[in-house]
Amino acid sequence: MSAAEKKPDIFNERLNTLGFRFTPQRRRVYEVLLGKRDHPTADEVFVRAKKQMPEISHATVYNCLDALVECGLVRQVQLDRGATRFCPNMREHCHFYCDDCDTVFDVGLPVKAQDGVALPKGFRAKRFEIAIHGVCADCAKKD
Amino acid sequence: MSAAEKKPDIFNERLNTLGFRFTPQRRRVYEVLLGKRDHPTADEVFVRAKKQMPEISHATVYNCLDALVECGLVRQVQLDRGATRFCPNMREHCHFYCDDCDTVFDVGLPVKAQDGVALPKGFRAKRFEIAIHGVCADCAKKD
DNA sequence: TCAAGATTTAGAATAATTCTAAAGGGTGGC
DNA sequence: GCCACCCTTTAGAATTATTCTAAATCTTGA
Repeated sequence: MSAAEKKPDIFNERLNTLGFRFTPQRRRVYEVLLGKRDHPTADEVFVRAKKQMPEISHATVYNCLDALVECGLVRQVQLDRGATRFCPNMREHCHFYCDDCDTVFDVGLPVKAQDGVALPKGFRAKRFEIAIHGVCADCAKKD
Repeated sequence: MSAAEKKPDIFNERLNTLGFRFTPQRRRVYEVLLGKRDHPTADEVFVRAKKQMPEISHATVYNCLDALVECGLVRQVQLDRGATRFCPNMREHCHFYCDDCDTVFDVGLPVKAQDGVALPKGFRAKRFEIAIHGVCADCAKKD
């Protein structure tokens, strides 16, 4: 085990509290997401993870992503008909998707998301996902 | 042409203004969505459309759904890793997804969605999609 | 040290969506 | 009304995304 893997950190703690095991694959997948915050798809994570861990398999990447989502280290982002994307920014924010260049931007949320919504009686909300579709500044200039 | 198809209505108008042609397939797909507002997937729409139009093909349903989305008669809803769902309710609202029973509910939005969000300079928003994940009243009772 | 259970692996299987090429159909110009 | 053009539909193949399977490996606690 490397020094980084030995000392308990948020990564390790979160996995443990929910009964998940620490594994090098899960750490690698998490590092990939932290390394380039461009909201990659599972397949893009797979390609990046493979560079430093050539034996890692496709199914493992899905498994790891699911585990990270379940223990609250990563968010799943559903933006269009294409593949699901993943995001390690757990602060409250929403996603801006540029329909022109397919880029995803994190956008802050000054107001608490749930304030605008009146749920029917008895409904319990666990999480809010806000997606904004439009054109980013660069693409708007080009038009 | 049936009487219903002859007289111009919102369906016909919307298609025409964007250069789409009126077709019986497109009408049928729209009727399916209006008929049972349970946020079906493309495949579910296909199955329902087939009942009254057995020759309709899978690709046509995708084509029709895309056309209806483009001319603003239908919304696409992305909720989880599964298939895209479709919704003919164009009033401002958001979607509540029950993680237990996989049902989708339309929820009103008293506050304008964009009020809570500060977009970076130059960004132009076209539409907001708000998804709430949680447990519906019925499932909450069962727990 | 061992057993139990979690995790990884490769590859097959399934699901969702898009593509392709040929046929059909409507519309405007003549 | 006829023709050419272009949009649309069709069946089925192809592609993409995700899940499943069974065997091997690893971790942990008794």
